[in-house]
Amino acid sequence: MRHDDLTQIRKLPLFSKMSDAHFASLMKAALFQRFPEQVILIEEGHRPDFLHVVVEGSVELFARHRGRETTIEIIAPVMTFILAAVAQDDVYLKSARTLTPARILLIPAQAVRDMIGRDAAFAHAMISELALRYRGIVRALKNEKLRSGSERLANWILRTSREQENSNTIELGYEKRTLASRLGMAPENLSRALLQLAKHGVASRGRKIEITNRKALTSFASPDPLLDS
Amino acid sequence: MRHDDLTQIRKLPLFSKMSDAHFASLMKAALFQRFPEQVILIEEGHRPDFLHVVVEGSVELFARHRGRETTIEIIAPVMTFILAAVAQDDVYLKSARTLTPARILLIPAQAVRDMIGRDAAFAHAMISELALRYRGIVRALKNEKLRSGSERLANWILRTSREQENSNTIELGYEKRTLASRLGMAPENLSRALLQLAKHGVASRGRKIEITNRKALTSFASPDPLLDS
DNA sequence: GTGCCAAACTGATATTTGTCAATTCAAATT
DNA sequence: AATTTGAATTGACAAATATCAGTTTGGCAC
Repeated sequence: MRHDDLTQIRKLPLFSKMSDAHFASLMKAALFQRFPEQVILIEEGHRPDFLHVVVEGSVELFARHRGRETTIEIIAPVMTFILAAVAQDDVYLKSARTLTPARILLIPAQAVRDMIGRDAAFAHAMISELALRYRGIVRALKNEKLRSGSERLANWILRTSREQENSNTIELGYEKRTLASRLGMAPENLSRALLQLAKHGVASRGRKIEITNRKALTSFASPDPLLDS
Repeated sequence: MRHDDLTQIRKLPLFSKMSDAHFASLMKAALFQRFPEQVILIEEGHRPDFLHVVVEGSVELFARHRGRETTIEIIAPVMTFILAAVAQDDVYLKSARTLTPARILLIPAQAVRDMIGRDAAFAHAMISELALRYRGIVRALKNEKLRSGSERLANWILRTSREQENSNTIELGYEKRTLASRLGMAPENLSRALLQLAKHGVASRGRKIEITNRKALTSFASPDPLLDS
């Protein structure tokens, strides 16, 4: 693990306020691992052993039920995941797999729970992080229930562009089918939705999606801070 | 406010572990109010003033977007709501209205946030509560993305029955349209879904829903602890 | 470059879900 | 008991989404 990685992890809201000694103790207990792409990191229904921190690469959180599968979210560096299961010491509700080769820090779940009792600043950061995540999922649920597939796609494009300094070109870091699942639609319908968005300022070639008319796209998408992050 | 109400609130996981003095201080700052039915308690986009605790009656949490409206959850006594917005001191993502006449305790948001720093047991209870709620919404999202409308209805019937000591008769405490919105479907489709479930051990007359063949219903519903609470 | 393979796209069709209109029903009031 | 009123239901239809099959495309190995 590089020194630079450690600095970035330390800067995460979850860890930034705790004492140096406590942070060092967590890191000492942690494992740092590399994984190839398409490796299952977590299986829903299992008990949590580690809090995961993606340092490099991307991770898909998904769930299965009766042969169907859906993507819940896609985790980009540097970010923790499955915090709630660790906090509650209860089974995972989501599975996780790497979408790309990834470097991941594994902090023993028990160490995290112990730290809640030892470091008040960490406990407060946990509250803040869980509340933030809760609100993220509420937005995702509203997005799912209140918008059509093409609307979700349009807003996803705008948000992703924003996350990349408002670049008009988005390079998809994974397969389109994964995006389709994330957006709650069949891969075929993602194709058609992209075709439909051509009328609203979006061009798509291969893994590149380009915003050609941001005003038109925004008008079609109706972004809303209460639905989009 | 009755003494009995106070006892019940004190027993909530969120408040049960904190010191008597701190609990008393929260309650002293709180207001207790009665509301008629169909009163808007909270509007999405506003800043949180109070943590709400439903003591009697039921409250619908819903959200709007571009003329559409959907129910997120229905809160029954005794339960808190909009905890995450209070914790983060950020705008509500949901609106709330009473479905029945209700008695509600209003705890000033600032007092709740202050208490996090003063009472470690309360801070820990907040972590636990937020993690639990987070997992609840993840289940709701999975339920929405992985099941059809009738499947959601079938599982809702089973879960509600379980919450009422496995009674085979469920008395709906609110309008069917509210249930339809909660289940993410049009009221007309709820009617049709109920008709369809007649083939799977469900009878429905007015506001009563009866399970006539639990085995058949369970087989159709495929309940799953990773999707249903 | 050529060939190969999986992913993506396209068209046809089925299924699910939503919408609109008309009717029935049920609860509440008089 | 009759009346009233809004909710619920039903039927017809429209729109959205899923599924299946066949075709094209883009990236990768050789």
